[in-house]
Amino acid sequence: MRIGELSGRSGVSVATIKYYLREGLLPAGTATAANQAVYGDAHLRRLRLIRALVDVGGLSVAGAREVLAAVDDDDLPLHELLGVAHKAVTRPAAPDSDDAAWQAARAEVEELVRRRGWRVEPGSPSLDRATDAVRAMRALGQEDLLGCLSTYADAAEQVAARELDAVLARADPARMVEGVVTGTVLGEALLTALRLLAQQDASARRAQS
Amino acid sequence: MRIGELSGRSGVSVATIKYYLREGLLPAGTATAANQAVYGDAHLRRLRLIRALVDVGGLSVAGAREVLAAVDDDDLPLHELLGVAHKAVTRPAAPDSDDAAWQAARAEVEELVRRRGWRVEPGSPSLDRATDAVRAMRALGQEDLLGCLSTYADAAEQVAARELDAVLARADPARMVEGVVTGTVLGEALLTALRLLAQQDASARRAQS
DNA sequence: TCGCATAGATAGTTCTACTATCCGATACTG
DNA sequence: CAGTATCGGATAGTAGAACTATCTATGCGA
Repeated sequence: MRIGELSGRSGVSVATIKYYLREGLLPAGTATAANQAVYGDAHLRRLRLIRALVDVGGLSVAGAREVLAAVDDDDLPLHELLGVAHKAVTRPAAPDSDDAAWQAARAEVEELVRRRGWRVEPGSPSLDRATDAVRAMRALGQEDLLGCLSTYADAAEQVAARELDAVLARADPARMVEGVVTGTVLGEALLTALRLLAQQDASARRAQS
Repeated sequence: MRIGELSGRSGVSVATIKYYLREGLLPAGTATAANQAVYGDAHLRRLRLIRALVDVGGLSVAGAREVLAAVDDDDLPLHELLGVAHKAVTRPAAPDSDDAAWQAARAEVEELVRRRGWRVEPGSPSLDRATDAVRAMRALGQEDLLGCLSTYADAAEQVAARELDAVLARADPARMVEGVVTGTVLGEALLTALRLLAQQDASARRAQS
């Protein structure tokens, strides 16, 4: 198929496909002439994956590129692929991530991790983002919300265990790789949407009674 | 205090404070002369809240403005404030949210909501975003990840119930309002960070054994 | 053969979140 | 009380992200 058909079948404009090609998110088609190339099903699937990561998962184009590069790297262990996916879904650091209040919040997060026995890389960006959130709650005088911390941790543990099981249940290693990425990115979108729905329900119940 | 001190104490540049004033995120100080105004503690707290929403919660400035307007509206019921906060943390719709596959995914989400007995507004954007995620998983051939759906729903339910309880436990209505907003926005940041940490742990355990 | 599609390059657009500059007025400093 | 710094308010400019449009040679299909 040529670029026009790829565009039609994926719903992505030709100009945008060219942009993704330039940016290295989509591999080039196989050239048949100086200004002709054909694309296959793999390109169509890749394009759908890109749109899912960007539109549903909220990844930046740069983040999606890194994830896709990791997916394409056959030598990369699953565990490291997970790290790449995590980095891509994680928002950049808050600007003031270094003062005393932040260090205190960081100690609190590390204590939680230690108590749970979670094996976590000390430099993980997720540790930093959790710290940002704890610090912000304290800075805003909302420390009582930290009473939810263990509920969050329980939920995170259950969800993560279930997700890992689902992905590792797959026979084909290539499908495991896809599963790690889609599970991380789309799973986050799904879980946060469901949390809001459940909040809506809880709020409706409390208001009524 | 004048704008320079407000800037120094909040860590936000004078230019940015002026920008927030223009954008209506921060109320004007009380003028003492044609070109002088003083700001109080409320301004400092508001500024910290803005930075938490934007930097930690990832809200856009426009989203933060809407949330803050809702916070300032004393007549707005808590339940509706929650809706405003939800809208602000929810990313815009995926561009192709309307085809047959999307309708099928939507039915699936509605079935889940029905089975759980969740009381949800039919037009809630969270329903749409959950649908986007389910649709994307199916479109990518990752339907087995939907096996995690009930785990997600369980987790969402537990977390939401705990959050609502924490907020409603407050005596002061004004603090409830703050709690709804910070709980929704910062809670999301915290939960997603913890999920990634738990995934890291689960992955480390599986790899080792 | 003629008109439309294509590859590749380059330039332009839109939006967001700031950042910088300017002006006239006011406040501190010695 | 002169001089300098800071202020509020207005306006304009900037940087980055994610496209989008245009251009120039080709090629391809009827």
